[in-house]
Amino acid sequence: MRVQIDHTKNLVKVTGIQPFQLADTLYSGQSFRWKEIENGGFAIAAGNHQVKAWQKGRRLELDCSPEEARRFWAPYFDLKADYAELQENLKKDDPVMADAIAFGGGIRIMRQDLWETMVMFILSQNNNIPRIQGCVERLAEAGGERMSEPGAFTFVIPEPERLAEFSAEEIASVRAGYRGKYLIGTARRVCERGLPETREELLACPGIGPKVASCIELFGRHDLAAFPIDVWVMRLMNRLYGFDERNQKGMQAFAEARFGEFAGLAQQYLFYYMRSGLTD
DNA sequence: TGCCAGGTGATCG
DNA sequence: CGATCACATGGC
Repeated sequence: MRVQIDHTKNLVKVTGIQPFQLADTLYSGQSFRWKEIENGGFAIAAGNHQVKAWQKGRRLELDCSPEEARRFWAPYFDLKADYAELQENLKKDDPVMADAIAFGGGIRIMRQDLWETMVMFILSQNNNIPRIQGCVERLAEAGGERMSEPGAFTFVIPEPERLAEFSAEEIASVRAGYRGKYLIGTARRVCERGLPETREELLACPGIGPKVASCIELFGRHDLAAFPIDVWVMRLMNRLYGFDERNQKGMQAFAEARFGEFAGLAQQYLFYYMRSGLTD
């Protein structure tokens, strides 16, 4: 089935996208720039783009032009990829994964901007999702450019050049706690050396350790092999696959051996399934 | 009040 | 290396 984009009135209707669940994709913690709006919809911001989106059954409705839907949002939600086929391979001989996909098989890995992903996941460490979202919005308000089109979001996440020059007052207004100095330190490093191109360069940024680096690889460069291990994944690997909770090396090796180049997609299904509480 | 939140960095042995 | 602890902020 091919992705099809039709235009009626002020709405773009995207069909041929299954399996896709907008809500599960957003709730799965890949991006922190979205909010719930009327009629079960979502407002979503990415770079200097924003859209309102509703899912009606197997159809996705967007309040943007067909050009914007085709050029930006369909690729952003990775709608072209055949997730059904990926899922068949992941589920093979793995009943745990089959359950996770039965629960959250509509999740797709969004194609997010590298710099914005770095910022969001530096903020994510030892933090909770509502507060991460609040920090991202305050950061945009403190130093971001105005969005070129008005909407639910007014400001873009600041570029590294701007963030590198944040005053003490500006970074304090973000209320990011000790993560504020990581943001500025990473921005300065990016200004001097360019965006990180390897895992090593990611890990050299202040505030980016193994877990955040993996999230950035997975969500910010769409490297589906990256397998972030956080407290939920450790809990899951312990309960569902029998690993010792501290044996991260073993978990990494297991994920690579079993899920290979799509380990990160497997991680998202497992993470979302575990977070749902269904596994208790 | 005290604990927890999609961890990291510094500092031990 | 592997374990331990501080780190800002806010919600429950």
